[in-house]
Amino acid sequence: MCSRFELNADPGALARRFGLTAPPPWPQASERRPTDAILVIGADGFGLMPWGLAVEWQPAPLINARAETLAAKATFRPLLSGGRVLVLASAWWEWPGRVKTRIAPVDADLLAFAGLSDGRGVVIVTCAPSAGLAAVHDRMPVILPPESGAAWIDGSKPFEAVAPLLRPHAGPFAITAAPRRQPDLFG
DNA sequence: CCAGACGTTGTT
DNA sequence: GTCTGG
DNA sequence: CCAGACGTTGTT
DNA sequence: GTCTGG
Repeated sequence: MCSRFELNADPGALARRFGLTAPPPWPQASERRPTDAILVIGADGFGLMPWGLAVEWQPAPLINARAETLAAKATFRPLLSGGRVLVLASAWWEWPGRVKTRIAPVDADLLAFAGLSDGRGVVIVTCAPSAGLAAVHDRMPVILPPESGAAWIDGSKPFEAVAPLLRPHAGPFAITAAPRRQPDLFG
């Protein structure tokens, strides 16, 4: 996964579901790419934050972090207690066979991805794919079910206590190829 | 991911 | 810049 | 201490 | 080189 996702939802409904104190700031477009502002909820509040964690040793920011190795990576270790956040989404895309393919939950309008933030940027945590998505891609974002979101962002819980949440979400997911743009007038 | 565009004025 | 491996 | 890695996905 | 579309 995950060089692109979508946030297409009603801000008021989102605020109610996540108990926000006010309607959240909203990205300008639903489709989100690395470096775009994305909606993040953490223990200290919510807001827009650039997608990607800046590192000094390469020009492009890191956008993903493997769940399996988080605790072993010096880059992510400092974020494991105080930097756990939710990244709000409604779907994400993969490119099996280079065909843009949308993956969205069948039974929900919103997804909460597990994220890690240093206060300046965010990475999305990835895991192995669920059975239903294995044919699409070999990774997927960690999706936290509604009952797990609060625990993930609770910095008073040690990372070891929430690490078991970082597992593939079974779905079900709707997998749909993006329609090709209509040939315009005159082809 | 890769491929393809990346611009404007004035318009059918 | 900071961490890890040797 | 110094040298080299440091991240992920997808791939040369 | 970087952005956009699929």
